[in-house]
Amino acid sequence: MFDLDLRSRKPIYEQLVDKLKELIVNEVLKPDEQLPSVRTLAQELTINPNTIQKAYRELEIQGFIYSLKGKGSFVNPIAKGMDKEKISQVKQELEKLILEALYLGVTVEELQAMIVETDAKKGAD
Amino acid sequence: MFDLDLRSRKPIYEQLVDKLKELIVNEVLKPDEQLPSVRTLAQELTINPNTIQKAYRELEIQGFIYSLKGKGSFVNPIAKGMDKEKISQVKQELEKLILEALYLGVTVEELQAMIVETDAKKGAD
DNA sequence: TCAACTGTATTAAGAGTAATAGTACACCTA
DNA sequence: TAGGTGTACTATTACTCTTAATACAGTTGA
Repeated sequence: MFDLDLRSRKPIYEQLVDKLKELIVNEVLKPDEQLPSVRTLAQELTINPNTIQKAYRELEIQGFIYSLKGKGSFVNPIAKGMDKEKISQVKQELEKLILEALYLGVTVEELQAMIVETDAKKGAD
Repeated sequence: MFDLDLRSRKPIYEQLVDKLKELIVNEVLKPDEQLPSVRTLAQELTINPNTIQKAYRELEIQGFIYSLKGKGSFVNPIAKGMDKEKISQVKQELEKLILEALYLGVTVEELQAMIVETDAKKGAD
């Protein structure tokens, strides 16, 4: 479900944060839905509970989830509209990458075609 | 000239490698042109010569430059066509990012507009 | 010839961070 | 009350980047 890359330069907890954000924003995880517990998820992914907790804490700070001691962690219902900063961040990265591609000789048409194709692929979920 | 980000997750030497590749592929650095010496560039950028050397070694391994003991490091003339793997790598990253943007609700039209704008910006060098 | 420049190699130390391990505490619920 | 939850803390391991300090080998030009 999470396909983490343990060898990535991006830390595991950060990969988790991003994945969970995506699931929340796209409402795969519904508002107020309970997330797997720190220990459960750690066992499933065979990583340390502390790493999960670090991700959950980050998500709570950013307002995507809320945690109740003794109960669990849940999707913040307000999180749906929370992706604006993420969008601008992605756009920024995207612009850098587009620029790089253009410098490498990739044409505008080719890039635009990529978008259409990717969009089609997205629908095929 | 190199605008390095010392606080980036990407190591300095790797940033250097990428920058230099770009300069070489786009022939800002001409074939057989001599690169600044390890020590000179280190002084200019106020970083350690070893860091420069690491970048140069990597570039040599990848075939973008060649180094002659006692003489210097030079742009490999064959490096022009060397960017194919880089292109496919960039395309792959691009696709991931596009997909992410689409999931975040960015429209196809918006993305295509970005490309055109970025292309215009590129011309304004 | 030789000083001063090149690249190259090596070792050591410092620093930062991710991840794990282990433990402990507070809270909730059946 | 037992067993689940989140939370907090310390210590340790591991890895990597970066710097530092040398040292050596080759080239070049005065």
